Amino acid sequence: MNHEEATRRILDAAEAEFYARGIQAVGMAAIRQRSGVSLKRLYQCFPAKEDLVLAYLSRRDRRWLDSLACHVTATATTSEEAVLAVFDWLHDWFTEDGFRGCAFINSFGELGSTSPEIAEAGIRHKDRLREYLRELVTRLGTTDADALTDQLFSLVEGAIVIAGMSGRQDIALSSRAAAATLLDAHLPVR
Amino acid sequence: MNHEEATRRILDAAEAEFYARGIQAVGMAAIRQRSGVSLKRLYQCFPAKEDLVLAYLSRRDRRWLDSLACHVTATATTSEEAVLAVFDWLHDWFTEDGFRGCAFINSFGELGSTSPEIAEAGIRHKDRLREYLRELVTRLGTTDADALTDQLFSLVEGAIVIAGMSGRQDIALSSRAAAATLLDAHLPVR
DNA sequence: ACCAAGGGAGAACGATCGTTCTCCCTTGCG
DNA sequence: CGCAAGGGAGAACGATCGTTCTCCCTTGGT
Repeated sequence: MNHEEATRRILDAAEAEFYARGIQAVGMAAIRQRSGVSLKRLYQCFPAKEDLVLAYLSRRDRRWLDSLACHVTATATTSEEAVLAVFDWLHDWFTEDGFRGCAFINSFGELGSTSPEIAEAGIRHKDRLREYLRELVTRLGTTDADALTDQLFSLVEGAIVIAGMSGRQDIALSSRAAAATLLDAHLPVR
Repeated sequence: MNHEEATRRILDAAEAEFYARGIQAVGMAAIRQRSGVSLKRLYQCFPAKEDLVLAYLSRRDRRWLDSLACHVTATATTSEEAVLAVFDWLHDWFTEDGFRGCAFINSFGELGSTSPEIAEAGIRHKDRLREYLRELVTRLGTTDADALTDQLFSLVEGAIVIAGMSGRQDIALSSRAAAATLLDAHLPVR
């Protein structure tokens, strides 16, 4: 097993364990066991646990946003549909097995006050999500793109939190309906 | 110092420390130091750390919702204003010194997967908040109160998360504007 | 066959933390 | 004044965990 594959297996194990049980609840021994990579190699790939956590968050950030963007471009034909497709994707996510809320919100709550770098990773993820929403809103051609972006952003984050804590998957549909209403209000002449 | 005052001082110290730094980052020694209550008395009042955490969350739940409800009844004269006043109160909260997001979301992210009772406390808090919103919506006299409630609930939670992570206090105003749009859509004939 | 290099398994170390225990002092009552 | 009860300060204990170290085995080159 070469360095690259060891890194991949460690990250896979870290993502599964950290996301399911929380970062502080998972010891390096658990990651060693699940990944099948020895402790020595583990520390060669990631000199400290925090490095592993940051790599886990970084990879998840990229994959999560890619998955969202892929779904939107694959299913939406108009710019309004693109915005609404975000909420359909959220609903799919909420119904996945093992869904436990947003990894970044959870990490932020757990370690944001202890580790500035983990806090930063969470903020960066949310910034990138907002930026993506902003892009979708721009295509609508409204005059107040920033205002609408923040309103949609708020609906998205709210749905994620509510689904994550209360398990209410249907909140994606309620938020989608709210988004549709906001779109109607911001695009009166269609 | 009697038992009652010791309990209050412990809870005050716990709330300040847990909210500011996270639960796992705060040791019992820090709470002892800040409260001025000896370790022995501390364990007489709360036999285990988890008991203290649950008491902290319970008191905060009550106070937080009371503060919100007080502000709403004190400032709103119509039922529409009452709904919008929720977001004004959020804005006040976001601008407070030491604001660090929702204590329940943070605790849930930190210990929700480890302690079912802490997870439950977070869920209960969010349920109570939704129930309060539902009450405000009911007074509007709309036909689809549950749908509107969930839409507002999503906006509220989203604002809390965004303000908590990114420090964007203005998100309360964006969410308020979104709420106003939703109210208009659900109450077309005024 | 021999040796050096590196990797695996897990023990060891040091720090932290929740919880309990020890020791001493105060205090209120006879 | 004597003493029992209780409380304060903090040491002690046991568990956990991140990180390092030790020991042994494999392996590839000569």
